[in-house]
Order: sequence, then structure tokens, then C-alpha cells
Amino acid sequence: MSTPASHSRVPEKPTIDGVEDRWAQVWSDEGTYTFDATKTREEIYSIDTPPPTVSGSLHVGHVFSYTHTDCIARYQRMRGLEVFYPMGWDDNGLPTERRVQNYFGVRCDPSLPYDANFEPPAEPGKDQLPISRRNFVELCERLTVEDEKVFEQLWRRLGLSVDWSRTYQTIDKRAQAVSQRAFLRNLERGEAYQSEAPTLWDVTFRTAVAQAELEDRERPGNYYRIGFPAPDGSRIFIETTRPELLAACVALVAHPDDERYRPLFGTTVRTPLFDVEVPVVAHRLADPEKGSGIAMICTFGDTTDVTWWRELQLPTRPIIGWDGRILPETPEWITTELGRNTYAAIAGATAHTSKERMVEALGAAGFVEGEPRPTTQAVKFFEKGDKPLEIVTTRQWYIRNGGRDEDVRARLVQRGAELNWHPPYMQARYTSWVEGLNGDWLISRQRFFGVPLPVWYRLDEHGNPEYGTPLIPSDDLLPIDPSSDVPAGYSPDQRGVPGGFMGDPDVMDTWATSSLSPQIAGGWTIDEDLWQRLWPFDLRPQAHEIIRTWLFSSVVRAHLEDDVLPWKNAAISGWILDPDRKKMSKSKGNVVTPLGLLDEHGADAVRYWAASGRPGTDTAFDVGQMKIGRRLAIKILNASKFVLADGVSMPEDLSVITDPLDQAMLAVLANVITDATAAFDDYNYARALEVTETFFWAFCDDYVELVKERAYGVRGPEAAASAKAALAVALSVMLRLFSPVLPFVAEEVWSWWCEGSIHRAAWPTADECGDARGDAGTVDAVATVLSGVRKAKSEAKVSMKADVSEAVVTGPSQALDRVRSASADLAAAGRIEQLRYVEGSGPLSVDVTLA
RNA sequence: GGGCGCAUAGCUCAGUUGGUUAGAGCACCUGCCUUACAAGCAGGGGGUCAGGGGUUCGAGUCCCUUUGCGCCCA
Repeated sequence: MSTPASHSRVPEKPTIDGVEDRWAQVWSDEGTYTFDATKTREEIYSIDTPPPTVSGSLHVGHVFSYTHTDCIARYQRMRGLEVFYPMGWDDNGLPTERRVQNYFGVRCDPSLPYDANFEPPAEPGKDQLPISRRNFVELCERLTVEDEKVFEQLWRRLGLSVDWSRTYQTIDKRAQAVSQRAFLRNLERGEAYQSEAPTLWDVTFRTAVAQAELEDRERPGNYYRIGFPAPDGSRIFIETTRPELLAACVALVAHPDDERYRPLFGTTVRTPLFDVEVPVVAHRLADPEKGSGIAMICTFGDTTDVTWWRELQLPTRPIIGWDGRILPETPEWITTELGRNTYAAIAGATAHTSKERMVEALGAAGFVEGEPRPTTQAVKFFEKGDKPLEIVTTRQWYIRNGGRDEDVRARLVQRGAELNWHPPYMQARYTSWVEGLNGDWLISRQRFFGVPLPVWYRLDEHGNPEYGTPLIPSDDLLPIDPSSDVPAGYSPDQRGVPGGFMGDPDVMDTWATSSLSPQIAGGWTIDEDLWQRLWPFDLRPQAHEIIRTWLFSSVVRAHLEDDVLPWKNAAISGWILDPDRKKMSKSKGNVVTPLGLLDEHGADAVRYWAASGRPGTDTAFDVGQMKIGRRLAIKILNASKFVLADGVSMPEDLSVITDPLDQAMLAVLANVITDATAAFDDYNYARALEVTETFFWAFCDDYVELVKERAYGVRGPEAAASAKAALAVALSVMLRLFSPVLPFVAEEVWSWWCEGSIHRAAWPTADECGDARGDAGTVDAVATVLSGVRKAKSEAKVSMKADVSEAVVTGPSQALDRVRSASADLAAAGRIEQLRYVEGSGPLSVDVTLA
């Protein structure tokens, strides 16, 4: 506990204007939140902070959820734990690439050479300027540094108790080294592997996409009813939404129990116009209710095609290239002249154009029956893309995450059960995601700004890469970039030549790096001393929509590397909704800028609003709540000024608190401390705030009014000393209870009469309210009578200062005793000449006779 | 289609293991310059706890069901 100052420094006219700049500066200068790395694991509370995407902009949702974490951090710090609370910036990946493209008007062309003197145009031009990969990456780095400064200013303004000397970027050298090292260790243990396999592919970004990045979107489409000629001259009609893939057809499929098609199983038909012979096969996934009940299987129209291809061991007939266009060369399986001519009409076309041409050609040749039937279908998209995904066969890197192994999956589900979820029901999202995985984690991306996959491949005498035996860098060289660094035993001039080597051209998925945020921030393999003091972490705070990505992938990495959970607790925050209960987002144009809010209402007020949102609950954006927060902060200043008048300070000894009402107030306060502490221990900052606030207002309205005259000394020095001591204890406790949510105003008042920062002071305990705690019910009983007196005055429309000649208090004897114990204070506060007590059976009531 | 959550005063929300007459703030109404605070204070009106059924001595709370909204997944 801080020592009381020798004299108080209460300002004449307290104001919350300017407190933010002043205290942010002091906290920074004095290192109030600087982490002490000499503490032991038991003395530390470590937080794995979500790194915000710097290429975006901060919005009220960030302010909301980061405030929650800060409240927890401040609470744990006051509980005496050394809080490890770094800040990270997520600048790795596609969002940054896109921002750099738009900001500078450039695009990356990896075939171009590096230009050391390159400067981007002052204004982005009409066409994007092609630049080399290294120039592009340099621009990414340049822009993110600027963005990070803006973010840090905002966070400081909001009062986050982050140790700003411990920031990290998910693309910085340390993050790259950690990310590459973790990958190589996965590789060494067989947890990372390459595979040539059908892959969901975004044709705009020309990159593979992982299951966690998918989303389904409803799209209008048309069913075309197309007849396949059967050997007996009849036609078999299928219904498809993708006639452009007819050239990629490898089979027709129907349900094994479907009587209509049973006779056809084992026979073959020919594809219309392409004239390719394909078998009719049976599979349980063919839905007899859908379309005509028989479907064509292509390479690959959707993920069901992939399943059929795999389980029925069908041939591969790809016609769509990585750019989303029909491959220019006529495939070798199309052999007839008709087929070749048909293919020539679609070669090089986009999927869209190809569809139009195929429908036209099929119609002209009489293979289409009836009109197209409109339908709505769920189509898979990359969450950041705007064209439907194609499925192409590519070589990619994967990390085993249980998607193809039931035992691993079961163990990861178990990990989720070991984690303390706040609120608990969020665990269900984790469990259902893990149980629904249908493949391993695809981590390679065909992008530019990311952590490179740290491997090279030998080239054989024909210049073909030997993927099976990648060349690995030695650990001390990490991070490396295989596109410029050279593997051991090779020289730079052997790059790309037969007998030489090539670097893996891909970068890692951003989650492959972000999943290691505790490792990056905590110094894994870089500062082992620090790491051992932090790991596993205490808290992962994050939003619910990235449970399947960030949270899950982090669990996977820690499970594989150390066979532990990465943290003990996960605190899941909700979203900010606009007043119409829609999610706030940039695309909807309903975003409020956080800086404007802080300017208008003040940081404590904005934090108050954020902290009012229950953990995990989506919360409406509500300026009204901020106004209440601001009023609360001002009220704290004013009430504190009253309490600290006449140089009040913390009593040496609680024995001076002799008045029953003072003792009763402290008894109530002790309960508040207990409740608020329990709430914080349960990560429920909102409830802790609520119980503190409720007490505070009752304290101001009733207790302060009751003891005011006594504290002024009207009833002698001992009676005054009791009130003043109780007021001081209560103020000290309340300021500390409020300080996690309202750090600025709490620190301001603390500075008037205490030494040191309140944010390093001890969290209050019920013990501080003394041994001689009174009867908690007394406060309520006296307040009830006082309220009755006020009501009488209010109804008579007279001032609260009006005199009362007589007040008759009626109620059960215990209640009367309680009121009697504070009769002098009650008479003074109500200006009551004569108080009388009448025992009765009903609830406590008062009859007032005005003078 | 499956899972999770939400529905309480005009608005935003509390309501703990089921337990007196369901609470707070905002807004509204009526008053009050009261030596901490008029950016304040006092008082007041306002709810069929989404609908229906069940368990129980007792249900806003537990169970079933219907409706509406949101999110995640297929």
C-alpha cells in the first residue's frame, strides 16, 4: 500500500480535462507498466495479446475488446502479479499487400529484378506499376511502420497498460525466425508435409486457400439439363450448374439404390460434343432428390467431386488453369475432331465465358433439354475474394491438425476441454470446428509479403526439382529467404540450373505465424530465460469469430511442439453492433472512428462503455453509456474532493472508527470488495464494475449525506474522526476498485493524497475494512428512512433543506434499532427536530411532519 | 440442414445455486441553487419477463415447444 502523502493536493476545481495526456506521459516516463523479467513463473501473469491488423484501421470493436483485456491486466497487476502484456502488430499477409497496392499504386511482379533506387510515385497512377518482389516487400515494411505509430498513439490514449518496449510484428525478423523454426521442427517430426492434391484455389489472388478461410455465399445459378448419349441410342439427362466443365467430365454418378439408374452402372456413355467415353458409377453421396438424380463428375467442380474422384479412383482431367481460364492446349483425352473443335471454342476463355459458349453449342447441337432452371446455390469463396473458388491440383505444404487423423482430432478436442473458457459456452465453437475438420491445415500461400517457407529443392540433371528431399537451412541462419539465400554447399550461380537448386517460392499462411504469437512475444528459442518465466501463458483474449483460426491453430502448434495448452484461460469478447443490431463494419459504412470518440467523451468514459459489455456478449454501440461513464468520472472527482477536504488521510488505526453507521458502511464495502474480486477472478470485469458503481452511488447519495455534518465536526472531534477515517478508507478502496476500468480518473485522485501509482497499489481486501465491521443492514435501514423524508419534502415541493418538526419511524424492532444507532446523523441529514420510533409489523416506514 | 447465443420498462442492459412486491441507467414527468458535484440533487410514472405447455409449495431463472433476431458451420 502506498504511504499517505503528508498533505493533500486537492485542486480547487477538479476537472477531467487533461488527465489523459498528463497520466499517459507519467506512466510512460516512470515505466509504470514495464515488465520485470526477473520474476518467477508463479509471480507472473502472461497475456498473449491479439495483434491487430495494421493494414486496416482501428474501429470501436478494437477499443471495446482491448479495453476488456486491459481491465483484466490491471486487476492482475494490482493482485501483485507481474503482468506480461506486450502488443503485437499483424502486418503479415494479404491485407498489407492490398493496402500497399492501393496506397502506392504498385503491384508485385516476381520476374522483375530488384531496383535499389526505386521510389514509388507521389500519387498512385491509373495503372499499377509493376515492381520486384523485394521492392514490394520494402514498401510493405515502410507503410506498416507508419500504420503502427498511429495505432500505438490510439492505444496509449485509451490507456492500455501495455509494456511498449515489448512490441512485435508478425513479419519482423524475430517472428520470421520463430515461424520458420517452428515449421522446420514440425517437418522434422513429420507433422509438416508436402502433397500434390486438389486444392481450393482463388483465381484472383492466385493462391491456395485453407478450410478456415472459406466462406459459403449464396449465388444465383442455372441448372442446365444435358443429355448424354447412351450406347443403346437413348439419352441420359443430367442437370448441372457448371456445363463449362463438361470437357473435364470423368464419370456420371447416381445413388446405388436408385432404381432408375441401377441398370446403367458399369456401362459407359459419351460426353456430348467432346465425345469422350465415361463410366456410369454408383456412390452414396449422389442425391436422388437433386436434379435428375444422376450427376456428372468433373475435375473438379466442387468438393464432392474431389471425394468421388478419391473414393472411386477416377482419372484426373483438369481444364482450368491457375488463372481461372480454360487451359489453352487441347487435352489428350479429347481425341475426335468434333471434340477438338468444341474445345478450341473455349480454350483460354474464363469460366464465365466458357459457360456461355458451351450452353450455346450444346443447345445448337440439341443436347440441352428445356429452359435453364434458376436456382440458388451455396458457393465456396475465399473470405477476402470476390470470385468463386476453383479446385486445382497443386503441390502444397500441410501441417497435421487432426483433419485426417481421428486420434489427433480427439486429443485436440480434449485440449479444448482443458482450457478455461470465458464464457464457458464458447468451447462449443471450438469443439464443433475441430470435429468438423476434413483435411489437414494447408499452410503454403502463393503470395509475396509473408514468411517464406524455409526450404530449397535440388534440381536434377533435367532441371526438375526433387521435392521429396528438401534442403534445410541450419538453425542459426534463420530467418532465411530461399529466393535470395543459398543452401549450404551451393553457390548463387547454381540457382535454377540443372544440378543446382531452387528456393520454395511460397510463403506461409498468416495463421502459420500468428499461431505462434506467444512464442514470438515470449522469446521462444531466442530468450529462453524469459520464455520459461511465461510459458504456458495465462490468458488469450480474442473475438469469437477467430476461434477456428487463431485460437485453434495456436492450440495445434503448442500441442505439437510442447504437448501443452498455450494458455490457461481464453476470454472471448463479443462484437459491437450498431443501434440496429447489425455488426459494425467498414463495408456497411456504419463505423465510428475511435479517436473521435475519445476526443468527445474521454478515455475513461469510452472504457466505461466497453467494460459494461458482458464477457462474450455482443454489445450495442451506445454513446449514452459513454456519457454515463463521463458523469461517473466527474462524480468521482467531486466526491473525492469532499472526502479529502480538510486534509483527510488514511487513518493509522481503524480503531478510531467508532460510530455504528461508519462501521456498517464498511461492512457493506467489505462485501463489495469480496464480490468485485470474485467477479474479476471470473474474468467478469462488467460485474465488478457494476457492484462497485452501485455502492459508489449509494455511498454518495446516502452515506455521505448522513455523515456530512458530523464530519464537519458538529458533534465533536471524536465523532468527526470516526467519519473522516471511514470516508478515507472507503475512498481508497473505491478508487482501487474503479481503477482497472477508469485508470485516468483513479490515478488523478490517487495522486492528490497518496504516493506512487494506484496501478501498482494493492488490490483491496475485505480486511481493510477493519475487524469491527458493523451491521451491514444498518446502512439500508437508515437510507430507507432518509429516503422517506426526502420523498415527503419532494411531494411537498419544498427544498431538501426544509425543516422537519417530527418524523415517526415505524417497523420491526431490529430495523428500529438499526435506525436508532444512527439517529443523530439521520436527524442532521433530514433536518429533523424530533425522531420517534414505533414498533410495528410492516416494513420500515416513516411519517413526516414538516415544520 | 446442424450447432451456439439472444428475446426483461420507450431505449441500452442487470437479474448469482429456482425463493418476499422483477431492478439500474438513459429518456420522460414533477420539483429543488443543497458550503463535493446544476455537467448536480430529490421524487415519480412506466413491464402479461417473446407466445404456448410442463416440473415445483414456488419459475424471468429449470425442461419441452413455437416465433423472431444474430453468429458459426454444412
